[in-house]
Amino acid sequence: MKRAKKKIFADFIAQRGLKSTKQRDIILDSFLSSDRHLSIEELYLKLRAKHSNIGYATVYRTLKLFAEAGIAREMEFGDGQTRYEHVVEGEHHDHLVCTRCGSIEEFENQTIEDLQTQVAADRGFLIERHRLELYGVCGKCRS
Amino acid sequence: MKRAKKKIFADFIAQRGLKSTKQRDIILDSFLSSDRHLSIEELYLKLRAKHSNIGYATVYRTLKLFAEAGIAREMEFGDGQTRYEHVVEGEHHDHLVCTRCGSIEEFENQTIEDLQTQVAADRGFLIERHRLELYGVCGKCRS
DNA sequence: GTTAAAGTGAATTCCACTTTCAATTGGAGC
DNA sequence: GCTCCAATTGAAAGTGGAATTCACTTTAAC
Ligand SMILES: [Mn+2]
Ligand SMILES: [Mn+2]
Ligand SMILES: [Zn+2]
Ligand SMILES: [Zn+2]
Repeated sequence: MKRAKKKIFADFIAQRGLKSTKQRDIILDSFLSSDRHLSIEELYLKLRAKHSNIGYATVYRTLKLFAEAGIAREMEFGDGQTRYEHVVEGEHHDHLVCTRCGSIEEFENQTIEDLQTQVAADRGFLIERHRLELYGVCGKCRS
Repeated sequence: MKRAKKKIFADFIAQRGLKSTKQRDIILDSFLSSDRHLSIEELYLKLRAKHSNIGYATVYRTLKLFAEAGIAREMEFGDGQTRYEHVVEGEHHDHLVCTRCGSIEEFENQTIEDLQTQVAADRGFLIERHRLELYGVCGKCRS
């Protein structure tokens, strides 16, 4: 899986005439072995621990590249920080965000997805993407 | 309805020991007779046309007050601008956002709402609020 | 090895608010 | 009215995350 993502990014780099650099390798490796829903700043700080020579701008630009390559997706959960999550080929999910501890859970519900399409279709609206986030208190924080 | 909102705000102002000012009156009037989902900048520019003496900071602060008073709600649809929509007592709706013309339609679907509660409950998660936005092409832009 | 193009990162700029502060104003109490 | 003072205003400065600049470095194709 990490291998597959690396292959996708390598192909993307090649196909776009971009270059393979050690910074990109390091950032990709770190991203792939990190928690989901990481902010630029978080990944940057995580990298700084081992590689003091990687700049914020490079992390920023590289994450954008990951998104363009289709291995990452930009997200924003209302805290003013852009987050990047891992993309799993052909998989979609929405989020449950805990307003107490900040944890983010994922869920899938095909019935909801279908109803969205239905609602849109009734108005002649064609959905390209959507965003469904449930904010509240997670099980852990409730007990 | 405009009258009712004005009453709510007047009461809010009184109850909080704030003052009634002509700027607030003008801004409220303009907000109530404006399109839904207006950004601070948009309302500010609209006001400038007739009242060159109203500052951006005042519009900004007054909209925050409207939100606190419960007659407006803050929204953000991914364009980096905070928008304020009119609140209708006891009513909830979600949004269809056109990525071509920027228009914003509203919809309600109780089945989706119920399913959200269901999904959350299954994980011991208690929903406080949610956000459902469908992005795509509106009927007008498709034809 | 040469070289042109791409990449890097510290520093700077952008931008959408958000706060500060000196001057002004609303309105309660006389 | 008139006074007094807390609330309000708005120009300007500040904030923070994102985006860009620019003077080098690296890469990778000859
Ligand atoms: Mn996710
Ligand atoms: Mn709305
Ligand atoms: Zn929690
Ligand atoms: Zn449209």
